[in-house]
Formats: sequence, C-alpha cells, structure tokens
Amino acid sequence: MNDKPLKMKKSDRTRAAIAAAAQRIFASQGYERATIREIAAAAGIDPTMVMRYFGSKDRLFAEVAEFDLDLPDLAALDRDRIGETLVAHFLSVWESESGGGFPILLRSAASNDYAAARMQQLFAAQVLPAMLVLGPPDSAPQRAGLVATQMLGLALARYVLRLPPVVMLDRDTIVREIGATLQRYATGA
Amino acid sequence: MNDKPLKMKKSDRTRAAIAAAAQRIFASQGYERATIREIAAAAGIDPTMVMRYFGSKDRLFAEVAEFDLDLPDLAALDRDRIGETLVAHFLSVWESESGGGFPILLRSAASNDYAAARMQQLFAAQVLPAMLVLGPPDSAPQRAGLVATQMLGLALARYVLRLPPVVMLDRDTIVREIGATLQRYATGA
DNA sequence: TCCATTTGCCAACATGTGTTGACTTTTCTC
DNA sequence: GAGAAAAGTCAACACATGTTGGCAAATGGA
Repeated sequence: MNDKPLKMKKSDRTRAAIAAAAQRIFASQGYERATIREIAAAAGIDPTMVMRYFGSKDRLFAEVAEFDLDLPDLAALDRDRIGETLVAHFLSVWESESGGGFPILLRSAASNDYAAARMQQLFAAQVLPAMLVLGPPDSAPQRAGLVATQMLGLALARYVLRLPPVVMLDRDTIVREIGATLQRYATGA
Repeated sequence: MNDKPLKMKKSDRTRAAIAAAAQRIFASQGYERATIREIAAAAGIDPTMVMRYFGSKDRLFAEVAEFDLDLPDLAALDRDRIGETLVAHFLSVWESESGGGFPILLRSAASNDYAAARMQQLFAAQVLPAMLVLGPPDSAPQRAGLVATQMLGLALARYVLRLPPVVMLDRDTIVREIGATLQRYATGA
C-alpha cells in the first residue's frame, strides 16, 4: 500500500479520455447544451465516471477550460511589428491543441457566468499588463479594451460563429489587416 | 363596455407584455438558460399563456429576436466619414429600444443554431451589400468579413460580456478609434 | 492464491424543462 | 341579461438533466 499515488495507468487514461471528450463537446455545444451523458458516451464510459473523476459538471468545465494566452514580452519586440506579432500569436494559440480552452470559454461566455468571469480576468491579467509596457499607464485600459474588441470579434466570427467571409480570410491577410488595427490600438498612435 | 378608448385589446396587451419580458430575459440569459416559466412570471401571467400566444419557445425567440440593421446608403455619404458613420449607426441601433434584437441574437448565437444562422444571414444580407458599393466587388467579402470581426467584437465585449475597460469607453472614443478601423476595412485603403 | 482497493456499471432519485388538456372566469355581441 | 367566444388558471405529463448509492468486475500487491 502506497501513500503516494504513483501511476494508476488505467484511471489516468479514462480521466484523459473524459477530458478530451469534454473539450470537444463543450467547444462545439457550449456549457448549457453539453450534457454529462453525451460527454460520457463520447469517452466510451458510464456517466457516473465523470462524476467520480471530476466531481461535477461545473468542475469538469473549469478544469477543461483552463488555459493561458502566454503573451510574449512586447517591450522586447520590434515596435513597428507589435500588432502583427500579437495577431499571429493569438492565431497560433487558438489553433493549437493546448489552446483549445479559448474557444471553449468563448463559446460559453455569453450565457455562462463562470466563463464570462474567467474571460474577464483573462484580459485583466494578461492583456492589460501587456499594454502597460507599450505606452502611458493612464491609457492602458483604453488600449487594452480596444484590443479586446478586435481580438474577441475575430475569434467569435472565425471560430465560433464561423461566418463564411471571415473563415475564408487567409492567415496572411488577417495578420496584415488586423495586425495594423492592433498596432494602432496598442500603441495609441 | 369601452372604458378606455386608447387602450388596445386585452389580448394585445398580454402579448406585448410577454414579448417585452421575453426580450429582457432572452437578452440577459440567452436562449438555453431562459425558461418559459421565468418569462411568464416576469410578464405576470401563467406559463401556458406563452404557449397559447406564441406556440413554442422557439417561435417566441424567433419573433423577439427579429430586427434590422437598417444601414444607411453609404455611397451617398462623405467618403472620409464612412467608418465613423458606421460605428455611430451601430451604437444607436444596439442601444435603441427596437434594436434590442441584436444583443438577444448575439447572446445566444454562440450556443444556439438558429441564432447563429440568423446572425450569418444578417451580415450576408446587409453588411455585404453595403460593402459592394464602396469598392471592387471581388474584395467585398473580405472587407465585409473584417468589418464583421470588429463590430461583433465591440458588441460582444461591451454589451454581452461587459468587459470593464470596454464598457468604460465613451462614445466619442469609440466612434473615433473604431471608426478609423472600419474606414480602413470598408474602403480597403 | 487471497483479498483489499480501484474501476466500472446499473437503477434510481430529485428536479426542472417544454408542453398539453380540462376547466373556470372574464369579455363582448346580440 | 343570456350565451358564445376569448382569456386565464390549474394540474399533470413526458422527458432530459445532474447527481447519488449500491453492487459487480477488474487489478495488483502480499
């Protein structure tokens, strides 16, 4: 009998399977429409297992929606390319495997209080500080707010609502056009 | 007996009361979390009445989420002020009584198929044509797409998520800053 | 092997949902 | 005022949800 939980292989695998299924379903249905039963079915196990492993639907969502914007240090960058760098970074994060938390959060943020609060503190903790190093502190909230509108809109239209003209935009166009906007918002030029 | 000449029929009044309550609740909770019972309670009537007057929750939502962007003819405007005019117009519509349909739609679009489809056809039928008169037809979808990201993002951040730094932006700043962005997106300059 | 622990499934509960039908009250026309 | 139609109420159904407890099966160390 070990006090230390070393590696219970089987349980870790099912736990991961549940998490993966939950990510997929939360991301495509949103918090309210996603059901424990559907997640369990997608993971190939019994709905009760979800409760045993994660405690509740709320806690499962919280765990699966966890992620980080992981912004680079903007002060160290070529000042003329801050906008483009920002957009490119966001695109990479949203499309990466580990960054799946953002679509999940965004899909539910409009109707779920926890997701909305999480989104809010995400910008407060990561975007606002990034703006502080780029210009006068007084204008940082305004610059962060403007940046937020453009980035949230891009993510919403492209990955959640999937508006055809936005989905069709190629990466270069997005980086150039929206990059120019972010450049202006972020530096206040 | 007609005691109050200017009052509408009783049935029209309750129908209007239900619609008003539904607008309020759909706008703040989203389609899934809003319940017929809650709407009925807010309207001060029995839940059954909602069914009698509107048939189903779906049809009530569809009716209440109906609205129009009602864009002005951009070709007739001062070409340098197209961006500002657009933003100012959107702000007016969203904050007007009759334009309440937009927040309703937006709040539900991320998790409700009907609302998402409605949003999609809204841009296809109103924003895209507006872009056609402002520049080359080939680039119209791209310009409309970019405009959509910025406008949806502003609406989402300010009216749905209520991100503090975006809520705090005063109207003039929004018109100036975001107007400049829309100007560039819409005219392709 | 044995047996305790882990892992899993089943049935069921409590609750909230949209929705329906039967019934009562109000309203309006003649 | 009588009677029909409209407006409103009540109880309940059928179903889906998150969640719980009991019990079987696998697992792994002694």
